[in-house]
Amino acid sequence: MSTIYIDLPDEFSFGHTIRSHGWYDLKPFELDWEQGTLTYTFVDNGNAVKAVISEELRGLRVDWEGPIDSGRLNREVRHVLRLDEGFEPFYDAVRKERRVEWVLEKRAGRLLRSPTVFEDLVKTICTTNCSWSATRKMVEKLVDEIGAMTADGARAFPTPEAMATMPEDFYREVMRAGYRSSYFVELAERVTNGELVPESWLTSELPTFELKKEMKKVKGVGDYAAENLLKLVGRYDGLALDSWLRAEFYKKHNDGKKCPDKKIEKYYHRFGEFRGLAIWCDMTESWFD
DNA sequence: GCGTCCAGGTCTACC
DNA sequence: GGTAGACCTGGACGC
Repeated sequence: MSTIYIDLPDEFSFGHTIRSHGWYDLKPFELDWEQGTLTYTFVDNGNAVKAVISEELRGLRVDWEGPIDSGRLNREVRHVLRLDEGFEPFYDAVRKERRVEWVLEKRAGRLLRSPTVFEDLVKTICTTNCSWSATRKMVEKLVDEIGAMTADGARAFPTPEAMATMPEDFYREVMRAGYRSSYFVELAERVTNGELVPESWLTSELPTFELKKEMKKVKGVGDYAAENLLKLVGRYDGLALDSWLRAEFYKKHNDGKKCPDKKIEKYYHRFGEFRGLAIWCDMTESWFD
């Protein structure tokens, strides 16, 4: 067993970050609600390594068994929990608008993400046009069938190369991805041959609307999926409205009645470049009661 | 048990 | 640029 400790920024809440959205519920993430720990199976040079992340007084503790460079593990944990992203500008906007102020007290706002944009991209496509239980099953099958395995049987998320070796039938018959199956075949091929580099979205200098257009060139990625991905790469100006978010807004701010998306957009408009994060925090406040 | 609806939408064809 | 219809799955619901 190996262990590293990672210093934490002042305005960080481990509990709120790991439960910030549904990713903790999708393999290879695993949340232990009682222990308050997050488990994830990383992959390095084809080796799967399961790590347990917990919070202690001296910082974030990461325990793992298996061959992975500790520097790499450190970087990936920092990325997953967004430890190097500054949230003061968001908190300033919250103070100014006097809405969603609970995030200040809780130090919330960080959205959990995967070590790679590729993984977030595949998972986001799995969230479209289906129930959450279907999303869970699709991701679970994908990971369990073709993800690299640790000595004790835990699975990592498959690499683009692993996904590119699988025929469309696998995605349709085993993963049960339905019409998304051909999208995954095409996506894995484009990434492995270098035509598409999702990781470059993290550091892209394109304006957000241009980057969104790039994301939408991926089959299966529409407005909702692109705006969700934009949030995960650190751009929060899209609301990523889906049926759940709309329903929550109607309940909380519109007496349970439906309203046009424009009304929702107007409500969060004053948060500027952080409006997507503002609506997400506003709608998930009750998760942390 | 069966049919219908719909869920954390998107694509394509057509206008 | 906007819209209609098709697309897969699986759980909830009514009968």
